[in-house]
Amino acid sequence: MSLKYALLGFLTYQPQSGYDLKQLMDLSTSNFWHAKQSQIYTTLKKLEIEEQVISHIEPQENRPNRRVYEITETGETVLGEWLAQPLMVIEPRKETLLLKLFFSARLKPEAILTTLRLQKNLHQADLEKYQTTTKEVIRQFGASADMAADARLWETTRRYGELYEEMYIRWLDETIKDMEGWGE
Amino acid sequence: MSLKYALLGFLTYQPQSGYDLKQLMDLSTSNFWHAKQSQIYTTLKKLEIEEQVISHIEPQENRPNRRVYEITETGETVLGEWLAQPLMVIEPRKETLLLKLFFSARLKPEAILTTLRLQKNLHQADLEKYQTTTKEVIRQFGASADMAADARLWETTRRYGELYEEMYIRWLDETIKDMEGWGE
DNA sequence: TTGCAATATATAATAATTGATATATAAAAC
DNA sequence: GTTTTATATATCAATTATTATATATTGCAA
Repeated sequence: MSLKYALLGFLTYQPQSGYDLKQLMDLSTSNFWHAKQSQIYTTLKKLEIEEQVISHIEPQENRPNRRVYEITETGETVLGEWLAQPLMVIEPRKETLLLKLFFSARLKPEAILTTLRLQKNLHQADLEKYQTTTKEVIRQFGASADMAADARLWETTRRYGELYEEMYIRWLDETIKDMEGWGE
Repeated sequence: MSLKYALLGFLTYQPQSGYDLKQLMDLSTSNFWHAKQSQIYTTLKKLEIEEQVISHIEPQENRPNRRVYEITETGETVLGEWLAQPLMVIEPRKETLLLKLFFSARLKPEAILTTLRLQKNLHQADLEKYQTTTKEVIRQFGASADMAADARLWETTRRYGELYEEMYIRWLDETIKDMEGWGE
């Protein structure tokens, strides 16, 4: 849906292959946008048909050749229009954990608590990643002058990840505490 | 993906049509799980082929006939297995707003601020809904003894919505305040 | 010296989801 | 009184996304 804009966005920095784009997404936007390798490849193909990117083959030895994409002027326009258009809706979320919880009345509280405690560990690890690794990566990018404006925006998205994980852990703590009293 | 379990879950309460299920989802799980009418109908058909639900036609006057689905024993088993299985991963999120923000370095801060302020209004309305309407609906369901256990779990998912919106508004406030200083 | 994980590229098949469309009535708004 | 909105049902085409598979090399460990 918005993956095409993400790809166009990344290609404004420099021409890249599908493989490169996958690595870059995992490193930078995975907090709020992700895609599988296969989806990236098929979306790039579609973008080329729409003339928003063009590709050329870069021969490699001992590896499959790289198909490197770069953004066209049409692509820049399309991306610019998307960016300029204000977002007027809230994205609906999907949270499998909450769905499971919603229908878990038949389960023993202990079974639910096991999942919640496990989830807390996962979210704590994620929180730490945003506070250390991610923060440092953005700091380094922002050090070069031509990336400073971007890095400032990237930091706001990192901060979102941090606040989100803090919120999630708080909710888990509340729910665990609450549920521990349900046996009585 | 998990929609089939949501449908099975709702059908444990009582037999229902695709239309009923859509209404019920919008009212209860839309905070963390949603689906379009068309997806609900096609998923129900698939569930019937897999013999996890069975349907019969209820004739109506002046309206298309209702196709009412009920859960089978197979369906109950499948649902039970899914519920019992602890969730070991964190769901990747997708947030178009953050994606746009990430690539917005070329935009004027004022353009970004317009979107952020607009989003704040939307999230505030959502927050209020969780604190009033949703809370009241769950309270009423929980009043009947046989729904008390369910209502307790539903309340935890409502609370998630509340904390989520509070977090989102906080992040928006922080980001807006930060960005208002960028012009200088 | 075999076996497995990681690097690097990509396609095909399948599943999930959305968007557009269709029918028909009742009620409310203009 | 005519248009629009809401109720009530559902199908089909199109898009988006995931899973499985394919090729080929490098490097490390058993």
